[in-house]
Amino acid sequence: MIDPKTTFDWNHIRAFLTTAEEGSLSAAARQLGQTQPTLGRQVAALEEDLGVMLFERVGRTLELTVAGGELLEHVRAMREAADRVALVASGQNQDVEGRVAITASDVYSVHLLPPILRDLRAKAPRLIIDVVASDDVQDLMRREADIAIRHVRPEQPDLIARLVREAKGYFYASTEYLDLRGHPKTVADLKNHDFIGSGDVPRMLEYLKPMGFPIDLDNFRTGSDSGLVAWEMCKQGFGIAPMADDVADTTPGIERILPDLAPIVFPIWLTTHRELHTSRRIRLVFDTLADHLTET
Amino acid sequence: MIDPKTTFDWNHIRAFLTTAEEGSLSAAARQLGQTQPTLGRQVAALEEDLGVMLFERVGRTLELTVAGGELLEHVRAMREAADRVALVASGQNQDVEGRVAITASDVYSVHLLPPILRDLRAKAPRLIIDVVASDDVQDLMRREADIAIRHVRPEQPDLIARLVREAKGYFYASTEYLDLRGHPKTVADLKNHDFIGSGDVPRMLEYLKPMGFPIDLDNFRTGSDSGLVAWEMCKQGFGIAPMADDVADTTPGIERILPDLAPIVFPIWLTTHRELHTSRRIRLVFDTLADHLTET
DNA sequence: GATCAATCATGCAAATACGTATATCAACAC
DNA sequence: GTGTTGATATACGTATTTGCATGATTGATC
Repeated sequence: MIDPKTTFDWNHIRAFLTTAEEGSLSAAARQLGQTQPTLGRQVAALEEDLGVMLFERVGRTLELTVAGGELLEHVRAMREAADRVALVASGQNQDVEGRVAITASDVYSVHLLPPILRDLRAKAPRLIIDVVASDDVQDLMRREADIAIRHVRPEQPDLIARLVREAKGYFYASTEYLDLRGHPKTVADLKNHDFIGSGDVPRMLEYLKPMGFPIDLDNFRTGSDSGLVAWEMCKQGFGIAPMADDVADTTPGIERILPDLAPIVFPIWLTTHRELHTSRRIRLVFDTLADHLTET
Repeated sequence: MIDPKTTFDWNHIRAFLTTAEEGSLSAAARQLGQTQPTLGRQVAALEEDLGVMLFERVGRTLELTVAGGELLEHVRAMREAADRVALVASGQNQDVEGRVAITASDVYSVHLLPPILRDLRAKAPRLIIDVVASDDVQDLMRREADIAIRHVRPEQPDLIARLVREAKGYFYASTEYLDLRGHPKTVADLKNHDFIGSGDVPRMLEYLKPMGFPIDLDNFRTGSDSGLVAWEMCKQGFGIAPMADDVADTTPGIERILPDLAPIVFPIWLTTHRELHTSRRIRLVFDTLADHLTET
């Protein structure tokens, strides 16, 4: 075999993939931290190498050709393999420096993480911690975070999870609000109160209904997808909101209502990739998080 | 997320892979058509990016670390995806120029292909044809050839195969040899003749035994893994060899022995990848081969 | 041992790829 | 129509990567 086996630049494949997925060279350039001319040249070079038109230049936009579409599936497989390489490489990395991304709900990010991060900074000064304030269970699988603090047990077999604690939630309102609208004495009193929603309100109602709460969607007159914003609204007297007790306890001007009511109990799971758990710096952060969250 | 998501150069992955598989930077450089310093720098850069030692520099040789070994499996998956990309890209390529690799046994490469190649050159002057003289059924799967001429039906579902012809084989010897050792009149006469082996001789004996051939391994006093070399030995009077009739017919100084014996019939299969069959240049070569081989 | 062959590492010049700046174009709003 | 926005393509200086030449080191062989 004489031939210089018709091959291509693997980086150009990545350029093609992100361009196809982002829809434009410019967007792909932003995504990859490169520039539009670079991406343009790389895609053009790939087309040259493969002898296949990948995009149709129509107007100001690029359209994937059918040939490009056929390739896309296999190119994605290549990226998935590359992601796995990055994953197990991170796991093999024994340095206690570099970046670790932790994801937690925004409320926990603000109320629970800071002292832990301070401890971590003392233990490993060269570690850089990213806090991803989000509640998406997929974050770990997409590798947008290395360690997740979640309230559901993750079911993927690739993940390892540790139940660090059972947390308790109660209903709270600001003193200002309660003075104005009255302190509820019984569950039935809640009927005419305002509630503040965040997250999946219908699911929460499903949970509360069997407990005799006389409230429905109409009681949720204010809300936010952000738990932090919802809590702030509660502080400012917009209504009653559920909250973890350890967060509420450190919030001034807030009172627990119906103190005799059984708490809403929910688990705190600490989760990471199985592969990553072999990494020393991931393990350090994981164990530190576990220690602090358990003892609280 | 602030971070420039810790990533790495995909080409460096390929450098690492070939280095690991070839066993040295120099060998990998030869394989990839690059130089040893380049490969060395690329692997070093990858180690830096991943934060993982991949090779142990021990003496004049590199040894894969355990971390490197862990990565290897995923890196291989990446290359397999890349190979698939190359495969379907070739299939999408509609140019009637570029390279097409044909594999056939060395005997067929010499005796059957030349006129076909002449025809192809006339039909598509810009086509470059590589002839891979080999009988390895795996060649197509390893992508060392695009089209294969084989005598067994390929069973992989990824391949498409066309039975172009049933060929006939007989036993031949040079006139010189027959004059010296005598012309056999019956199968029994073969007992004291010399045979020339090539390929899988035991398997051929298995096939001939039920037909009453009184020969065994001891009759094969000369042989070669190359059918072409074996045939040349036959021409030079070393003994009796089986051969396809169309090849033998064009070889001067060669006679068929026991002309009344039933021929050994074997199929000629033309095979290519399913993906490649959509390519115009592959199709052209495939169809031209089929035409010539059928009509012979 | 001394030689030889084959490896990896390093310094420097050349080739290549990249980013900045800019031109061009298409779609949309007013 | 005109202006604006967001896209791709091109020109050119710069930065990076590559290859060549060379040196250093190792392991095998005689």
